[in-house]
Amino acid sequence: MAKHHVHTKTSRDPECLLCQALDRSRERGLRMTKALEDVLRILIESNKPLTLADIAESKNLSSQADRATVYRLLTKLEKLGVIRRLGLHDRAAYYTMIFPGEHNDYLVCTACGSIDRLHIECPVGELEDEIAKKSKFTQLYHELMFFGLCPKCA
Amino acid sequence: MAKHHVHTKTSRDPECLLCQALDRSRERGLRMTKALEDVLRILIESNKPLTLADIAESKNLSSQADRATVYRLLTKLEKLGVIRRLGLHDRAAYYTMIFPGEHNDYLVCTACGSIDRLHIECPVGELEDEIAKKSKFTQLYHELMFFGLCPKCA
DNA sequence: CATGAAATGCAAAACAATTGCATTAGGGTG
DNA sequence: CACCCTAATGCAATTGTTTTGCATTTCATG
Repeated sequence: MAKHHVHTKTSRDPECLLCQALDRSRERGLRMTKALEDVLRILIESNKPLTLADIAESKNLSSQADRATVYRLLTKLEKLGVIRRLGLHDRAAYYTMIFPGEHNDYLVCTACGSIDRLHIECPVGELEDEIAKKSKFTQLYHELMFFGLCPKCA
Repeated sequence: MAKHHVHTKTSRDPECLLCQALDRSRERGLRMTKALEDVLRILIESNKPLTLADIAESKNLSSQADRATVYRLLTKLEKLGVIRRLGLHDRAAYYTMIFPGEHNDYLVCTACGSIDRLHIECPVGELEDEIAKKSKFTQLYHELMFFGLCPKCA
């Protein structure tokens, strides 16, 4: 997704992840702004969860967006279910796209902080249903994180 | 563990979790101080992970320990592998005892922040071995967290 | 019980998240 | 296309924790 078609209200490629995300955002009441497009694009292009600082300082912001703006967008997008906020190992919150039907687990180095998405079959799905029933919790989801020392840091 | 025997260098009950934790701490070079005993006792008696603030402001501190002191103790204990720091859903870090041979998963309400330990058979153990091999990570462990809305907040 | 290292308390600094407010800019309407 | 209302934005200030510096106290050991 290096070079990319223009995203206006009327220009939509159903195959384009950014278009999908923009549509989902608009359906839920967000306006189509430059900053929104930037934030979504950055999250889509990233192969790992990003912090607020990562995004606000990204070179991929077409026009520099203020931290507060990015913060408010991330907050809204999370509430709307477009992105997810993860609590990892350090103090900062990490954000990642929710791609419909996709679930991700992560491998984090506790020394250098590197984050990798794991491409595994997550065995927690059934358990989740069971827990939902027992606990009466709704809107249940889970995070599975593996922590350890990566080869470089060992 | 309401009332409790005195914990000195020479008074040890092998059944007592606090004694065990103190021993583990001493073996790893920590001095036996009032604050250390307090922090360990509070963590042992808690049935859920606690924040720095929870501990520093706990009524169970025999003598008020400074935040910085508690912070440094928690940091050391984590490095020494006596306690574990969890990244949950809000900004603060949560700490919990590591009881040898025990593994815990958590159920967190994203609205009110309540945290419950889950007493389930965690299906991730085998997966962990597999990931350790593939990734070459060492000292691997995992956190499995379920998030959702509790019945009160739904 | 003297001594050196570790631990502590207090205050300040560092950091990331969050909010208030005045201004700007989508986007729906006439 | 001009207009209006409201959402979005930028900037600055606030909050809520975590983290560090330093002088003092306390532990553990010989």
